[in-house]
Amino acid sequence: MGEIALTGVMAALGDPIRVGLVRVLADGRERGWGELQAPVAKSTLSHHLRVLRDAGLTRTRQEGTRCFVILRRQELQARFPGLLQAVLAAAEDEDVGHQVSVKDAAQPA
Amino acid sequence: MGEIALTGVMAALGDPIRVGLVRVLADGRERGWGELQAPVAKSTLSHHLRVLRDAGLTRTRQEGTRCFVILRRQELQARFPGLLQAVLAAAEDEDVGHQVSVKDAAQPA
DNA sequence: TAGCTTGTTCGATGTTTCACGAACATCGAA
DNA sequence: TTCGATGTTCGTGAAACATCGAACAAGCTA
Repeated sequence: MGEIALTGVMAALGDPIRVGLVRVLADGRERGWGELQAPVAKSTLSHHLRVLRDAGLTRTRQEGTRCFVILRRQELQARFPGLLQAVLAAAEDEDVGHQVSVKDAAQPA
Repeated sequence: MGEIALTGVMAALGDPIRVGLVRVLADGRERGWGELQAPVAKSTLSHHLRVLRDAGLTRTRQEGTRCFVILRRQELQARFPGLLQAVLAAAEDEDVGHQVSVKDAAQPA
């Protein structure tokens, strides 16, 4: 299940919203669906989150009626050394996915 | 014109054939269209080559009726440090784009 | 000039992706 | 049990994508 295919990952990262999602999750913290703020309908957000999960970029945990996502940093790093950093750096630089953010929730500053 | 956008690059690399093309070009050598061997019609190959060019991954040079492609390694490295290596390494590992190759042509060995 | 080679462009087609709203399933709370 | 919150799934439509074959344009070559 640790299947993470290159083209799948690349394709998943080919969409600004998903890159934004990855950026938001880049701090390694687990986030609840509800915290994720993106300019799309919830069904669409669900879709993007599913694409990320299917591509192996994230992992999902369900707790009661709520879901949580987390970036699979370690696995990613193991399989594609340096890729995540490169993507994140470039995304910062171009401000790709800036439209995605986290709702203030236990934001420690 | 040096515009190389992250999502464009990622999307371009989301197709096995194009990854194969990049692998073949990875040695930094310039190649003629005709040398490129891929299991698609020539119009399709033309299309993929255009996508790569538009994404900023390659550069094309025309000489008479013949065309040559070359990977923009340096620019890529400058804009996305480490990304190309990561992708190439993963592609080798998974053997993505193995269906693409170079016809023996002035192959010095 | 005629013909061959090389690559591009042009539909046509089928698949996939992105997006939305609506309906549905679940869980916890009142 | 009834309600509200949270996600998922479904049906749909528009746009993008991958492919192909055919037609076309441009250079060499005979």
